[in-house]
Amino acid sequence: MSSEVTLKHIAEALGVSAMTVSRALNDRDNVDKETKKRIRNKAQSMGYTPNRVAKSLVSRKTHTIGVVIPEITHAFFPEVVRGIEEVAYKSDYQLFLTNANEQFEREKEAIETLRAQRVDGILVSSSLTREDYAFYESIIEGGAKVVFFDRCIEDIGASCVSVNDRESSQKITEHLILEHQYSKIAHLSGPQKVSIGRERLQGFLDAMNAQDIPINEDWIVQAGFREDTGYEAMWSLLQNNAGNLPQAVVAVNDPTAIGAIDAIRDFGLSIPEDIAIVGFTDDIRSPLLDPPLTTIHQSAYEIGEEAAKKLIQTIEEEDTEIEKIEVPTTLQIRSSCGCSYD
Amino acid sequence: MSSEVTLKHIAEALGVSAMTVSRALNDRDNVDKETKKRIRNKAQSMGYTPNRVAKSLVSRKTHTIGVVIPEITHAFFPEVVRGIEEVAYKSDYQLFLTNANEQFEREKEAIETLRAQRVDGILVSSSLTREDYAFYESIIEGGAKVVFFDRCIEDIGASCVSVNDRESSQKITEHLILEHQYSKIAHLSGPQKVSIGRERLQGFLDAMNAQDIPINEDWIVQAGFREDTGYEAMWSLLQNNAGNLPQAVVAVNDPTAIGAIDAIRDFGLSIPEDIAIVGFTDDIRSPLLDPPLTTIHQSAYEIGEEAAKKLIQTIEEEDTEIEKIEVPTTLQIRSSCGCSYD
DNA sequence: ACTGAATATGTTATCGTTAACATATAAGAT
DNA sequence: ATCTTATATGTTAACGATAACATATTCAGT
Repeated sequence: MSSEVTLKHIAEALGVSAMTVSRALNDRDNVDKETKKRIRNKAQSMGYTPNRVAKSLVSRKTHTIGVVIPEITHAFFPEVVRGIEEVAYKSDYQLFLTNANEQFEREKEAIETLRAQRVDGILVSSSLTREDYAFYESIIEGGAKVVFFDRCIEDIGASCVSVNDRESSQKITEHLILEHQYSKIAHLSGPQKVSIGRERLQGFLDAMNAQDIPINEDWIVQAGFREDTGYEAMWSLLQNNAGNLPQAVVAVNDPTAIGAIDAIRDFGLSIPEDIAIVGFTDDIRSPLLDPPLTTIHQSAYEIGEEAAKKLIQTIEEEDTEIEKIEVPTTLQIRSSCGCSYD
Repeated sequence: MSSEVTLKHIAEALGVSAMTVSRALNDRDNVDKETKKRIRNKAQSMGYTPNRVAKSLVSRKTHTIGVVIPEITHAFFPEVVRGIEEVAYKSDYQLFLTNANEQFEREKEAIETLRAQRVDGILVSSSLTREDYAFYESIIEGGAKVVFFDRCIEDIGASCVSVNDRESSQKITEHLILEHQYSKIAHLSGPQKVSIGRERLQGFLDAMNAQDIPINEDWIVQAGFREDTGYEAMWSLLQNNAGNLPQAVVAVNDPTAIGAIDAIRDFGLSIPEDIAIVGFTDDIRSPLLDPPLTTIHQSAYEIGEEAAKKLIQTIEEEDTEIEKIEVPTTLQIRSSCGCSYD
């Protein structure tokens, strides 16, 4: 990519100094109107494009934001990215997108690279599953501007945008208890190192406790976030509890629920008659499933918007407060929970 | 983002020159082993991150690729991006992602910005209509490395990666004719300004002509690319041809087909008994539809991979050939065409 | 012991832009 | 006519890394 035309070239062509050209093109006022016009015309005709690399070297700002997502195929993250994109575009920031593919090693590398690129800030939805905050602690300590979204790492000095996972999880669990009188409820939980894994489990427990329902530890199984891990977790739950099956399952997210649905079917049971199930996320496929999946609808776009706004604020203003921003959810009732829906 | 530690800092801390530090960290061989070790340890302990901005200024390479997509919500593009990401990651390139939101003005701006960022190359799926080459011609003329994907602009000196739309469209139409003996076939076409709209219509016509089936102009209706436009187009087709309905419909893409299915149902007809329908794209929802949609499966991931490979090759090697790369499609038979499928 | 090569290090200039300071010219005030 | 002040422009250095060239030091070969 070689635009090649530099300030110097323009300066030489017009017999002025590079500085004057710089001033003219940046529309400073202490440049003669005539000269300014001449310079700008020349710049135009020579096809000048300012070199942001050089500019960044001087200003120590790149006007770029790094985005690290753990996954790009399922609809949620692209939608978040769209929200980020929109806000970034309006504030004239460019986006560096990196997909960590659910591997923390890649996430780390991505962030190293982004820092080497001197992005002004980073938006992360972490794939971290181990107890290893050290990496984030050190980069935040080192002055990096970071805002987490959806999958947050808390109490390490960074803001975070997500839905109120705990409350939403409680809400959907209570729907099962109060509307359908289920009391034997299982939970396919996410990794406990990831905030949404913990929060959603907590919400589930809150609902059970609030309704005085005893909790069966055997029915709380660690599933990942994906379809295949959901299938496996559900399958082992069914196997290990053959004599005492739950009436309903709360899955940590929709892909997990989708996998679980297959497992339940393969086990020879029907949904929601034998086992009801609910998810979380409202995946684009969820209304089309058989039966359509009852889930928590979260506005991915809005999460993206809020995260980008907060990050840009953190970049541009001194001493911005560290916040935990919650984007509201809605309960999306369909029929996998036992409700009728069309 | 301030890593702050520079070569100079390390140099001062150790009483050597910055150049020696640079050499040591880049693992050049003419540096004393002991010194190298000392320098590397120090760099590590001081938390040094090389500044790519400065590096780029010297090398005139940024090791970044700009990606411009017209849309990010539709599952297709995120999947393409994943393919690009994977190849870029392996070759150690970073991605600048921009979403033009189907607006050519934004696409242009995005590209200007990417060039100012001095990306090494750009991957574009254009929202541009055919009439307006000039912009791309001039930047390609100016030495920009560009590879188009999916929505291509041809014959302007850039490579292009896409699916063989025309042939694939013919293939799926012929499936309706040869396997199901339909002869009364309608086409919900895409906008004729967009290459895939034109190509797919052509493929449809090719199939009809090859099998000597007369074409009924009333059954060729312009639909957009979206669900809502698909619904409208199908609805008006049904209304306007109430006395003489087609037996089957070829839709320009899956969202259009999804809209059309609703329209057919709302009109009181059943699928595929009264009217069969096929799509193009293989949307993530298509196997879940009722009935599951027969369509053309295009490997978005592979399109991304090929495009990224070609671009990196164009960047790194002199005089790479300009190619039109076609990624094969497969006919994804389900039951909306009248086949049985489970 | 002396030359030539190899090894290890330092110095200077450069990439393109801009901040900070310096200078020249014109216009206004006394 | 001289001194300010404002306006317009130029010069230098810096951002951080590195290529190109320069200089020490060591060591083998004769």
